[in-house]
Parts: sequence; structure tokens; C-alpha cells
Amino acid sequence: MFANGGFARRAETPMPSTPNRTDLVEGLHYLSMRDHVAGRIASGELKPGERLPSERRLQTDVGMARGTIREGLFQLEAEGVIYRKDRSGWYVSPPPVVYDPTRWEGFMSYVEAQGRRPATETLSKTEIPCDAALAQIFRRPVGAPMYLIRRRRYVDDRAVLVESIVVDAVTAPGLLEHSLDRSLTSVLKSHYNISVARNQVDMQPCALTREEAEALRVKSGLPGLSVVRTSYDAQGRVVEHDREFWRHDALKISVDIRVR
Amino acid sequence: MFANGGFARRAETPMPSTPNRTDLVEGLHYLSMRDHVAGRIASGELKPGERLPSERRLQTDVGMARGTIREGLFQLEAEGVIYRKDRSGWYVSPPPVVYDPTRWEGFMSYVEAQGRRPATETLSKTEIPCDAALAQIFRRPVGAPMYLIRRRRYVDDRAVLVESIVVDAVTAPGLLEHSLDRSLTSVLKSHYNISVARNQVDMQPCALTREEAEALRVKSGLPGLSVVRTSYDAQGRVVEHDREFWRHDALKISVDIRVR
DNA sequence: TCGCCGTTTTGGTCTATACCAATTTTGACG
DNA sequence: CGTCAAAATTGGTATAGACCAAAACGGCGA
Repeated sequence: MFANGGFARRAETPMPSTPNRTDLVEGLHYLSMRDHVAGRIASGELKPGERLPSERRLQTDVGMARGTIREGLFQLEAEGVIYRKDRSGWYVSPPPVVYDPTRWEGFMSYVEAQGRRPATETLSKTEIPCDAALAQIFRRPVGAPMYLIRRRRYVDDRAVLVESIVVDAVTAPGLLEHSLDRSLTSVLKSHYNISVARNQVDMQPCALTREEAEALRVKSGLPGLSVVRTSYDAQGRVVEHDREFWRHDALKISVDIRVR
Repeated sequence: MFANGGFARRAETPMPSTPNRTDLVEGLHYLSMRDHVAGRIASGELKPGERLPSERRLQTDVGMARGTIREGLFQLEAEGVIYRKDRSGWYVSPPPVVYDPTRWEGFMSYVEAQGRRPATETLSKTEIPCDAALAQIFRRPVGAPMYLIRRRRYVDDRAVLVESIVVDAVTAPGLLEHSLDRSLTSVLKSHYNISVARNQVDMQPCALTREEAEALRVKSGLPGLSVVRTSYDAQGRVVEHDREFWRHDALKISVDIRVR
């Protein structure tokens, strides 16, 4: 319980009238705090998308220091139960989207298939010269023209990922003139007759660094999931190279595999 | 910078002699702290597996409050750069293990293939009655005998995951009498002629709750990765159901897929 | 040399307070 | 009724100090 043993201090500091403390009897303060809020969510008192009481309000509700309150909130955040909007408040997380890297439908279709509302926003589209790293991936000379597309994607109006896509400009000339606010894959197929035969996907828990965090409007350093995908056509040529940064609470990966 | 504006306070509080502050000029304190330690790791001054100076030592080194120091360390922890052993200290993280859920080699072999030293420890093996959830998964009646195996697995002496495996006792009678400290799959194949034809894998960032956290000897609530795998044989029968909890910094998922 | 036990160190938890910057709300005004 | 600026609120950052429990350490004795 309390830092100083849990008994003496509780007596000397009267602790204001906090009647609803039945679930706070055992263990550490910040975990009790966690349970208190988790309970209110599980009971349906707080529903997905709804805002939690402010930290200072919770402080008086449960009678703890604000630092302890926040410790508990961070727990729930790590569990994906709540999330925060910077300086606006804490909110109850909606359920995650299920993602199957082996299925080659785009983001838009699988989000829709799950009864959610997807949206895509193109942040920028530029032509860049191929650098050393991309040269290796695409097996093209350094300096060759490439398209770089940055997009932000939403589920039910919540930004869940930012991505940077690179496509060989020689393979898909004039790509940037098409609308990129829907599936890129379908554009590549319908306008350039390019289809994907092989997919290399890497996923790793990460921290969202400044750039990604800003784009997702979350605090820098929050946990996220990095997904890097390289797509190849039937000839083994690299079609696109995509790096996605997901909110850690927005995604569930599900793969169904026939063992080779 | 400082809570109160960043300039006035810096002047009025002289800040002790801290010569090595060249990298702490810009931005927030805890991020400067982060960069300071990250720099010492990147430069090779601190190597994988090595212990960081104590928090109180860092406190005098960089001249910040301990809370701020910790904030910076939490950042690096979220990024997977450092990890902690409870009440022992902070350590530089070793590189992650690459895991391909589509490849049906066991943990032992793929860890070894990456030049690391795998180990498995069986925590418990018991026979349990099939509950409602398992009944649904295995399509077996409630109460049917099942084997429950709990294991902890290591890479280079660091515990990286705990898992709970359930196997139908009727399918593999006497399974618990075999040694389970190596690949379970090979035991199933060699002794019961069971081989896996299909694999359903779910992965999701999570928080390590008390039980898992204790088994991995980390603080409860730390981010982790939950991996749930259900394996089927050629007849579509469930062979095993496995739930793994990984340290978030120990794993990198890599999938190579031929698109269907 | 090995094992035990007290001491020191270390991270873990908690309180209290302060101020900032962004957001949200309020209210006066046109 | 809509607009816009002022005020209040909210989370974000930071300090300082305190005590606990587990881990690491050091030395003593068998």
C-alpha cells in the first residue's frame, strides 16, 4: 500500500471521505487505481470512445496523489484499454482491428469487413532519388527515381497508423497522378497490370518516435508496432516497400498458415 | 524544458557542475536524458548485457531529479534499447530473435540458427479437465482430459517468454512422461505420428499481467506480445493450443508469404 | 573454501507542489 | 446566432523528499 508501510501514514493523513473504495483494499496503490478504472469500464459505466474523468477528478475520487493516478492510467494504456489525446483527456479504447498479413486485401476492405469505418489521408507524395538502402531493396541503382508516399489511415475517425510507401517510378510511371486515398494495390493492378506474388512482412514492437507520434497525435515514446512490408511480383521484382507505424492498441495480427 | 518555463528556473537553481552536458541542450529533460544514455550505448561505451549506472548515479551525472531520470529510462525501455531486472538494475538489451510463424521449426532450432543459446524449462505439467473455452477450441466435450504444460524459454540465459500449452490427452496419451524441455512438435511427431498441417496464429501487443510478469521476472504491466497458436493436423483436428507471452523487446516477427 | 548473515545499494512506490502549453469552455460582443 | 478572445481546465513535465523490499555485497566463521 502506501510508500511508508501502508498503515501509519494512512492513520496520520486522514484521507478524505472516499466511500467507493471497496476494490482498493489490496496491493499497490497504482494497481488498485488501475482496477478501479478497469472495473468502471468492464461494468459498462464507461463505454468505448468515452472520456474518463480528469486526473484531478480521479485524484479526489480515489484519494491518491496525481503521480499515482497516472501510474495506474499508464498501466491501462499499456494494456490497450484506454488511450489519450494530448492535453484533452483519457478515452476508452475501441476494439482492435484484425490484420492478416497473408491476405492481400487492402486496409480499406478488411477494416470495412469488420464493420468499422476506414479512411485514408495522403500526407505527401513526392519523387525522390533512390538512396543506398532503397537501392539494396529494389536492386536499382542509387539515384534512380522513386515515388515516396506518406499516408495516415483511420478507423472510425481515430488515426491508427502512418505509413511511408516507396514505389519504383520506372515500374509505375505517373503513379502520383492517381488518387492514393484508396487501395494502392488496386491502382497498381488496374493501371499498370502489376500484381503481387510474394510478400515479405516484418513486425516489431517499437516506440513511436517524434515524427510518427506527431502524425498520430500521441505522446512521443508511446509503444507502437512497426510493420515493414516488401512486395514482389511474379518475376521477383520489388513492387513496393511499405513501412507502417501502428498504435499498439489498434491492431491484432491473425495469420492462418498451411504448413509447408 | 523545466516545468516552469525552462529558463528562469535554470538560472535560479545553479545546477551543480555537470561538465558532460553537451547533448542536453535542447528539448525536454527526460528526452535529453534518453539521448544521453542512448548515445553512450550507440558509441559502444555500454554494450549489450552490460549494466547501466544506477539511477542515483545518473542523477548526479546529468543533474536531474530521479523521476525525470526514470522517465528517460522508460522511453528507452519502450524502444527495447534497455531492460531492467527487478531491483537489480538497468541493462542494455541484446538484439531480438527473429520469429517466422509460418516456419514450423521449434523455438530451439530457430534460436540456435541465429547463433543464440536457447533453453527451455518446464514449469509444470498437469492433466486438467476440459473447460468451456477449451471445449470450443478442441471440439471436445467439457470435462475431457487435457494436458496443460507451462514452460519458460530463454535466449542466452535471459527469460524471453512463458507459454501455456494445451494438448488433447486422448490424442497423445502419456505425453507428460516424455521430456518437454525440447521441441514439443518433434515429440508429437516421433511418438504419436502427429504432424501439423495448419496453423492459426494470433499476435497482439499486451501488458504482462502479474502471473506472466513474475515468471519473466519483470515488473507487472510492462508491454509484451501475446502470441496464441492453434495447430491442426491434416484432418482438421486440433493438435495443440499454445499461448505465449513474450518480452516486447525480445522478438521480431518476419513472415514470407506467397500471395494466394 | 564455502555458506551464512548483516549492511549497503538499488529500483519501486508514493506524496506534495509547481508551472507550462494545448485544449476546451465560457461569455461578452457584434 | 455566430465569432472571437479571455478564462478555466487538462494533461505534460519537473523537483524534492521519503520509505520499502529485494538484490547485491562484504566479511565473518566453520
